[in-house]
Amino acid sequence: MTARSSRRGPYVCGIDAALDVVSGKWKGLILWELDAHHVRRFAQLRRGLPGVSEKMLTQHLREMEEDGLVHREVFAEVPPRVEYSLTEHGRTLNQALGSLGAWGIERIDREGSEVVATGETSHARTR
Amino acid sequence: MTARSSRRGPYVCGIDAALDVVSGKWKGLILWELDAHHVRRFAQLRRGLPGVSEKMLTQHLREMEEDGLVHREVFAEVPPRVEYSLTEHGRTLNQALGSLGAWGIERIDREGSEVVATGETSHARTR
DNA sequence: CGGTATCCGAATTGATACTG
DNA sequence: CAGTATCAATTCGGATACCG
Repeated sequence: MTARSSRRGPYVCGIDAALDVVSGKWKGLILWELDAHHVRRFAQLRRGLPGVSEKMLTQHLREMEEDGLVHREVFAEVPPRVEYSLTEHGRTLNQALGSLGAWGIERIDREGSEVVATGETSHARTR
Repeated sequence: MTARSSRRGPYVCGIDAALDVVSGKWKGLILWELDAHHVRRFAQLRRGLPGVSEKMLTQHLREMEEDGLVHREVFAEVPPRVEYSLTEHGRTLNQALGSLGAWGIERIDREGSEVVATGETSHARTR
C-alpha cells in the first residue's frame, strides 16, 4: 500500500501517460536491464542498479508489474528464486524509449557529462 | 538555489539522461505547449497548464533553460514581456518523445483510462 | 506582467533491522 | 535469496505575500 495514490490519474496526453509509467528514480534502468538480459533475478537486478535499496527496487518492480510492464515468476524452491522479465508491453515501451535514449546519448556527449559504468554490460549503446 | 542539487548526476545510459530532463510534473506539457505554439509568454503558458503555480512554472522553465531545451527572451518594455520558445535541442527532444507519446496513447486505450482535455489545442494527437 | 521569497504539508527515497 | 517493516531524511509541490 506504499504510495500508490496520485499515480494513474487522468492524463492530458500520451506523453503524460507514458512518463507516469517510467517516472521513479530507477524505472528506466530496470527496463534497460531487463531488456538487455531478458531474465533477471532480484539480486542480479540489485547489482545492476548500484545504489538502489531493496525497498525501492521491490516498490518499483511491483508498480511496473501492476502497470503490465514486468512479469514476475516465483519458483517454489529452497533457496527461493524469483525471475523478472519484460512483458510484451514492456518491450514495446522499451522500443519507444529507444529514440529518447539516443537523444540522451547526444545530450551527454554535448554536455560532456560523465557516464558511469555499472560493471556489467555496456549500457551506453544506442540500441 | 531552489532544489537544483541531485539532478544532472552521472548517467548510466541515455534514457537516464533524457528522463532526467523531462521529469517534473509539468515538463512534458511545457514541451508540448511550446512545440504547438512555437512562442509563448509566461501568462499564456500558465493558462495552458491548468493547475500549475507560478513557482512551479518558473522553476521548471529555469531548469529547462539550464538544460538547453528552452530559450528565454526578455524584452525591456513596460509592461515587461518575456517570451519562451524551444531551442533546437528542445525540438529534437520533442521528436524523440513522439514515439513515447504514441505508446502512451495505446496504453490509455488499453486500460480505458480517462484523458482530460485542457481546453486548448488537441493534445491527444499521435504526431 | 513576470516573477521571487518564505513557509508548510505531502510524497518520495533512504538506512537499518528483521523474516520465511 | 527475496523480500517486509519501521523510522528518518530529503525533495516536491502548493499557498500565500511581496517586488521591479
